[in-house]
Amino acid sequence: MGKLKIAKVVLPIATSLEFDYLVPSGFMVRRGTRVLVDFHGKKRAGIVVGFAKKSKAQNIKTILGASPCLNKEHVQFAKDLTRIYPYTLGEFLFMMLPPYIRRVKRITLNDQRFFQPNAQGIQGEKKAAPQLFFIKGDDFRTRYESLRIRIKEALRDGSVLICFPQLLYLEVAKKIIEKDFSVPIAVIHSQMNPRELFGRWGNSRQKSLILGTRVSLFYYPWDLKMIVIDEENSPFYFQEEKPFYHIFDVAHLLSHLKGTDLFLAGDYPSLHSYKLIKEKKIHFEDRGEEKVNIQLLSLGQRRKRKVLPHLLVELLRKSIEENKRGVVLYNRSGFARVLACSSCGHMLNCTTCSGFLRSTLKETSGFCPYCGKKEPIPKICPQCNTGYIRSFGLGIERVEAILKKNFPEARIDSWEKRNQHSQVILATSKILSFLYHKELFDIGFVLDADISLSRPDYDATFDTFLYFRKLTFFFKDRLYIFSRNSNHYLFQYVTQGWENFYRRELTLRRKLQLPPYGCIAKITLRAKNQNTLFKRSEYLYNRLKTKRLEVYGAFQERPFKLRGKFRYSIIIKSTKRLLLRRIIKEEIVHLRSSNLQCAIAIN
DNA sequence: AGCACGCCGACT
DNA sequence: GTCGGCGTGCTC
Repeated sequence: MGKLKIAKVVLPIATSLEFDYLVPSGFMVRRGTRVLVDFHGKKRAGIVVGFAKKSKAQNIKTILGASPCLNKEHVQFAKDLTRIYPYTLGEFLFMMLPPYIRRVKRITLNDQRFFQPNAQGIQGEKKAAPQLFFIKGDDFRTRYESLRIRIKEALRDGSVLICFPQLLYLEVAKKIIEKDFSVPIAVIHSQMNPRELFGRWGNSRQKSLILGTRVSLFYYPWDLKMIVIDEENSPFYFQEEKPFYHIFDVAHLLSHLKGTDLFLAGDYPSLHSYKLIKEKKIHFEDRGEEKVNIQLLSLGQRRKRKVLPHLLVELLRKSIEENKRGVVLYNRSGFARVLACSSCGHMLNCTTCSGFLRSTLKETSGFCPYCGKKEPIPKICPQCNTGYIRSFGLGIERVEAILKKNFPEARIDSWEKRNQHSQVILATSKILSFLYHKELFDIGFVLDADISLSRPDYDATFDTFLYFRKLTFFFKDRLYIFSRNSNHYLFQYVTQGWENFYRRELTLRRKLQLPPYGCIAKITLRAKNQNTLFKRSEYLYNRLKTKRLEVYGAFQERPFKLRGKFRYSIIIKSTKRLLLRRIIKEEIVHLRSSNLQCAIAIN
């Protein structure tokens, strides 16, 4: 081995520059080693990403300390990520370190416990082409039945990583899995305290079964043999805030880098995955049962006086008489949608968002549905000083109150207060976070179908299909869907075999060149100052326009103001996903400014 | 990312 | 006249 004197070091900052530092003799420094350096007169932690014999920089400083933590494969993984996302090598490498050791002081340098050997494959040796699978099953238990043997096999000579979209699922899944394996199970997510996360990261550096949320992919151990993404269609797998990424891209890169198989699993595939299944790029295993117990109830035009459909009340009466357990679904929190002056019509606003305040029964203050902030409700209108403030519109609590009036004898509870004796339960769509709990009820009633369908978004129909189908897993007898919109094509398909709908949706999307065929990106800029925001949005729009892309915007986001910041979005459409990603990567650099932030979604 | 430097507007 | 916002450049 030739003696290399200079190490190329990256830091978690928005520059693609690699900084040169002298390696003192006696220091164990390789690619992926965490080093302590003097940067800009301050001690900072950096990661070594390469070596050089000489440097162009004039005043090279010396590495002050070194400790093992990542290997050269992690560096390669981060490099792969920088090719598709607008962040730097340093930023990605630091995502692979638990926050506890991202800072200088925390750990004694030269701790050998976290040494990651470079993966077995000898340079130049071809790794087996990784296989892609989709396991379709109604619940995690069913899917796990299919995965268990493969997990066991993979654990014989390495580690397995299973990702879940939500925190709530992790403990449920752990209970199902843990008795089957003797290796330590590490549960990893970003909500736990840094000390604990650091401990679990340290204990899962090899020969482990890791259960985690999307962040756990970045903490993969060197001997990783298998990756599983459960509930693959979940929107929680998108991260739009910096650093934005989609778990499928990250898992796909990692599986190719390591030559490990990637298993997607879920009750229904995403449209992207379905397209790949049809193209035979994903091995498909169907363990779904597909008994669809949905019934559409068509409502006529809105009657002035009735808030809840007469038919709902009748069906509930029957359900209560037969002592069945019913769930009424309406996806609007609180009691009333708006608080307004009965005299001048002025509506109470959140002080930091452009949304209207909602009220609750429990509290005298109102709350903002966007930021959650509580605000006092004045008795008299602050605008005209004469009218009283009253609540208008329907929230889930008002639905509950109305039903209680209709059925004074029945046990009616909110989702949070439900118990064994509840005959009618009121829930919002957050019921879907309980899919893994396998809690069963008899009958469901969906009141918010039209709200869900009317979202101005090309995904609205598909999302609503999934919403209905996922809801059916909660009900033994039937799911009733109320709609004034029963001519919508979704309702022809929602009771049929799932593939009919998927095929129809794919045909439509191919025609319109929408995802998964075309690619759509949305960049949302936000800033406190409306003027600078507008200027910058315009600037970005014009820059994108010159790239021969379909660019739309800038639109005001809803809500326009969120937590004190105004928001504009720009939508970009292109048939070439890679080109679009590259352009976004280039353009985001130009936006660099301390008073402007951006969120990105690419589909 | 920080931090310094340098440019313009709106104030005691 | 200067205080202070923010665009720009640099960090081995």
